Amino acid sequence: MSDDSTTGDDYPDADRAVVEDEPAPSSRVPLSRERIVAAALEFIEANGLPGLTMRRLGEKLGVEAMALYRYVPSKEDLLDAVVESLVRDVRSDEVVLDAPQDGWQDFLQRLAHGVRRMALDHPKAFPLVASRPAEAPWLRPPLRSLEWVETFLSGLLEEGFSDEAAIEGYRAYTSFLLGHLLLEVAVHGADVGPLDVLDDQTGEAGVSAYPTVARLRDALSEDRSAIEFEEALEALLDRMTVVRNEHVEG
Amino acid sequence: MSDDSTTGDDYPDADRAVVEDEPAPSSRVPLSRERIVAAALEFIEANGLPGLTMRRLGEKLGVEAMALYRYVPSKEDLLDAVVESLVRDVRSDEVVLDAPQDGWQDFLQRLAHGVRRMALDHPKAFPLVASRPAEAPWLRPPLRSLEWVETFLSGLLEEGFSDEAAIEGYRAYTSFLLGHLLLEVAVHGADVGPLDVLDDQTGEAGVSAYPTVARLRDALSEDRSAIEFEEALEALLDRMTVVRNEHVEG
DNA sequence: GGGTACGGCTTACGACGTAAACCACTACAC
DNA sequence: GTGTAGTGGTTTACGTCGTAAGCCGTACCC
Repeated sequence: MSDDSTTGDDYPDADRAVVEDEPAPSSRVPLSRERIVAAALEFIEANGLPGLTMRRLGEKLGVEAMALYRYVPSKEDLLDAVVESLVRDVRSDEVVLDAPQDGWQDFLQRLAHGVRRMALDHPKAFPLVASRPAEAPWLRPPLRSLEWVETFLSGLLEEGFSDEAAIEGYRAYTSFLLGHLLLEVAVHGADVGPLDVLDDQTGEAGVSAYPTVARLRDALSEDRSAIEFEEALEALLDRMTVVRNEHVEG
Repeated sequence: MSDDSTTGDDYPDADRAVVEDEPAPSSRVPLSRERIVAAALEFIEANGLPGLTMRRLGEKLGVEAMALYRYVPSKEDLLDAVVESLVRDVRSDEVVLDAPQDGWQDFLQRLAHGVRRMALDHPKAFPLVASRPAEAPWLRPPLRSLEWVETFLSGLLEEGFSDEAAIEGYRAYTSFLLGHLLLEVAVHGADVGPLDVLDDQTGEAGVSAYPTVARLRDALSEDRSAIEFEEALEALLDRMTVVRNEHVEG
C-alpha cells in the first residue's frame, strides 16, 4: 500500500544525487555501467523494486533516462546486473570463502551465512535475486555463476558424495536458502502492521479474532530468526551427511 | 527469451474463447468476477505472468478491457483473487482436509502434497502465489487466509506444541514449501535448454566446460523431484517432532 | 411514458520501456 | 586551421500499460 505505480510520486527521494561528493564541478563523475548498477541497487533498497524506473534512475544520476542505454542494453539486463553484483559480493566475501576451509559442512555453513547477510542487507532486492532467471540465480545463465554451481557440486563430489547425493544436496541446500530467506526478508522488510486491518467488510475486530496469530507477531524478532536459521541449517547439513553416507554404503 | 513485453504479440493464443461452449448465442455468458479470475489464471498458465494484461484478458473474454473493472477494482486485486482461488482449491481438496485426520504429521503431510499439486498444476502462477503479499500467501491480508494460519497454529498448539515450537514449526514448514516448490516449479516450468548457450562472448564450449552441471540436468526428472520432496518433508516433520518434545520437557 | 440501474464501450491521461535521430564536444588526421 | 570520427548525452516519438471519466444501449419498475 506504499507504491501504486499509478500516482508515481509517492516514493521518498529520487532527486539530488548527481554530484554531491565531487569537489571539482568540471567532471560530473562520468556515467558507467557499475555506477548505474550500484545506483539501481541503492534505488531498489530505498524505494522498492516496483519504484525503479529508467527515468527515475536517470534522475537519481542527474541524467536523462536514455543516457543509461549507452551502458545497459535494457532494463532486464540491468536487473540481471544488479543480481550479479549481489551474488558476486557474497562470493568475494572473505568470511565466506577465503577463510581456511574445514570440510564441506563448514563451507556450506559459511556460504549460507554469507547469502543470509546479503539477503538481510538488501531485503528489497533479494526477492529479485531469488526469482531472477526463474530459478536459483546461482544456477542459470545469463549469470556467469555456472562455475559457481560447478564449484559447489564438484566440491561435494570430492568430499565423497555420489552423483545423486550431490544433486540432492545441492537442491535441498538451495531450496532451503531460498525459502527461509525469502520468508525472513519478507517478514522484516515489509511493514508488519496490516495484521489488524482485515475487516473492510465484516466489521469484525481483526486482531482479537485471531489471538494465535497475534502472538506470532511478537515472536518474529530478528534474534529468533537467526536462531531458527542456525538450527534449520544444522539440521539440513546433518541430513546431507546421512544421505551422503547412505549412498556411500549402498 | 519468450516474452519481451516490448514486442507484445509473441504469445500463443489469447484470442477466441468468448462463447465457445454456449449453444444459445443470445446471452454471451455474462461476465462475472469468477469468470474473470478463472480466465486470468488460464491466461497466466498459457502465456506467462508478464503476458497478462487487462486488454489481452478482455480480448480473451470477448470484451473491452474496461469492462473488467466493473467486477474487479484493479489488476492488483485481480492477481490477489487469482492467488486466493488457488489457495482455496488446495484448502478444499478432499484429499488434503476431508480425509480422516491422523495427527498433525499426517495433516501437514497431506497439506504439503496438496500445495505441491497446486504448484505443479500451475507452475506459471505459483511464483505469484509465493510472493504475493511479500510473505507467504497463507499468512497475510488481504487474503482471507488468516484463519488458515490460525487453524494451522492452534492445531499445533493442541497437539502439545509450545508457543515457540509452534511458531518455529510454522515458519520452517512454510519456508520449506516455499523454497522447494519454487525451485521445482522453476526447473520444470521454464525451458531447461539454455544451459548450453552461455558463450556469447568467449566462444567457449558451454556445456563441456561444466561437466558436473551437465550431469545435473539429467537428474532433474520429475520422479526424483517427488522423491526428494518426500524425503525432505519427512525430515522436516521429524525435526518438528524433536523440537516439540524438547520444548515439552525443557 | 419516464426513471434508473446495470453492463459494456469509447475516449483520454499519465506513466512506462526504448528506437531513432540529433546535438555537443573531444581527439586526432591532414 | 578544416575535416572526420568517435563519445556521451538529450530530444522526440512510438507503442503499451493501468485506469479515470463519461457515454450509451438494454431491461426493469413506477
